[in-house]
Amino acid sequence: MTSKKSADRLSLASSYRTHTCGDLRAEHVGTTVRLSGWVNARRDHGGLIFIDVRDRYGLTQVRVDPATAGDSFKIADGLRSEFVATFEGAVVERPSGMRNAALPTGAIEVDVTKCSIINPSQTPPFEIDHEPANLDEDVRLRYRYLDLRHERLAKHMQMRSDLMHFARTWLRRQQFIEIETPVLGRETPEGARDYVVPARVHPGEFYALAQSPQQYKQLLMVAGFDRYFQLAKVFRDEDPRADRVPEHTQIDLEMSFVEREDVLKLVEGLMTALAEQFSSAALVSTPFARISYEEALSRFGTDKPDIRFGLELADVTDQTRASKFAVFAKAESVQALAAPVARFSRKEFDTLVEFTKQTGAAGLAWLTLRNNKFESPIAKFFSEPELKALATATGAKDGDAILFVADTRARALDSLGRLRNHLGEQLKLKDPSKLAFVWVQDFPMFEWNPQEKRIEPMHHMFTQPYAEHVDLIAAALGKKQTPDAAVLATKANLFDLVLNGYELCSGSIRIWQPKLQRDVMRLIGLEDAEIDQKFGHMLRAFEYGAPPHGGVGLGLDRIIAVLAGEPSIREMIAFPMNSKARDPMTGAPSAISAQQLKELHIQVKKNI
RNA sequence: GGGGCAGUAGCGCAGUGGCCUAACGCGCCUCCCUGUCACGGAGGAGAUCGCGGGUUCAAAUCCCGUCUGCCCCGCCA
Repeated sequence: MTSKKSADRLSLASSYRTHTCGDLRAEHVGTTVRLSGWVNARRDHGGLIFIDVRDRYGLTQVRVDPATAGDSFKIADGLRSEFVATFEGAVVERPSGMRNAALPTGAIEVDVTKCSIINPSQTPPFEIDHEPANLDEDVRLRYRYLDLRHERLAKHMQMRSDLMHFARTWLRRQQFIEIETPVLGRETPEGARDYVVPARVHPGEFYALAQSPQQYKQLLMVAGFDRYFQLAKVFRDEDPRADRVPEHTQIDLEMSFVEREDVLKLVEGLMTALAEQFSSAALVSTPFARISYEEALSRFGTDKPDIRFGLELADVTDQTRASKFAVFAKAESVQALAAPVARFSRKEFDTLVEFTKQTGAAGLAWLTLRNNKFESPIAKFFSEPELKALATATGAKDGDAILFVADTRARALDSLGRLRNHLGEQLKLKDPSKLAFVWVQDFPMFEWNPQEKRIEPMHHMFTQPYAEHVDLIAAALGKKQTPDAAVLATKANLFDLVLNGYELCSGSIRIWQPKLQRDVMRLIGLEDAEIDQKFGHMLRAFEYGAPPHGGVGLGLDRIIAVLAGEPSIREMIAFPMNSKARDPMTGAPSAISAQQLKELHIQVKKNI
């Protein structure tokens, strides 16, 4: 340490290396250096060997010439892919014409005088120097420590680290305090299935892994930490998907003395900063677009719309009500969208029909418009003015096809919304150079669960209903659980942030009034005894001066994936589980010993 | 819980009743090569065709079962 300044950032030099594999430039020519790293590639020319040495920082070509390397030439001859080795020698300028512009270190090479093998390597199960296409994910996960050597994944890990650091710094600058909350908590009666952990010291009792820091962060508001955040691991025991894993990370935050606008502004600030810092794609609009839940459903058929492209839905129930086509005339709702696919073959339309059926709808009808002529298996059911009216309603232009789904309104919208997404993909309408943020708000407070025949909170039961709807809740108390239109009309002060069709963030203004909180719990069917037992701590806390508060949880893995343009969040996680919630590398989950089971007071029964 | 698809050499894949003694690319091994950087050239090794059973003169191929994985629906406040 030669100066105070250098103490801030210690050198990476050690007895193994004077420089990293990304350090050396033309200015180092003439110095003697030592590099250690992995053999990325070895090109043997018989009398001359080139080796690319790799570490996290880059790639440097070393040159092993028997004239300068002496006895070390033999050692270099025995090097193979992924051996860990040390090379010593002089940095020399490469002959003109032999420079590699693609490599930051490409102007120089190291003329090796001495090399040694630190640790040999088995032949890796897949190539490391370039990433093979279509590698089976299970193979990758089994050798994740090798997969992570691939440049793409290594970059993702760096980006993740940078983004987490950036978010922390940004939030701390806005006066947020980072507080950790327990991972081991109590089971939650609402929401996702809990991951359960037996409590050894309390026979027959269990912890649940946190699904969210929700309750703790609200209690932190009561405690007076008016701006809290945490990069929190959360756990949900539901079947995984490409964009869903059993454990993920949230940027969790909560604010006191705020209204919705304050929270939106804060999140917009953070997301804009992250997008500018970590993506080259352009924001479609600042401030972010905002639409209501109802508008999102009716225009896009989903509450997480990708607004980078059109193909908006139109309700044509009125236009088809009187038609001779019984399927349309009888349906509760007919939804349609116009897409530039009139040129599609019968087979291509059949594929769309098949796709639609898989979404749960009865079917898909289509109508092409070419040279001012309508063509379709169903065209005969409509008069010319009726056809024109359909074109007007859907905004269909020449060269478009109008696609119809007739069903219940909810199913027709959902089905056509998925088809819209599918077409957006197929027609390459999803511009990867755009970041289209949109806030979806005015969600219903409750929804009807037809399976369990009960009212459930749409988001969670701590969400504040709009003030003008509070009376609806009080009025519904004590009544039998029915799909009561009035209660279901209650709107919640809830907002989701959607980016390019992915829900990145969900938040709300919370209930801080103990009576209202208890009423909401009662309304969704919880008995007072259960409320006191499971949520007594929240209600009690609210009685000690709870400030008005609200916040959000942002899906960190998803944010990074979208900004990096990766479709699967597993690409952004160092050691993810596979799609069956297993880790093929460690074998988790696994059976435990009889001794462990005994300590935990647990008996495992097979084939229950 | 349900549906679809897949499993053939270390990796990616072809082969859908007999010309299969299982092809091809990458990787691997041996030899040659002093300016390569996806080095090149010559030669070579490597596969109980996921597993079990059945049909057949004959099975990678057909049937039944089973295991594993991927995608989707349900589920995911």
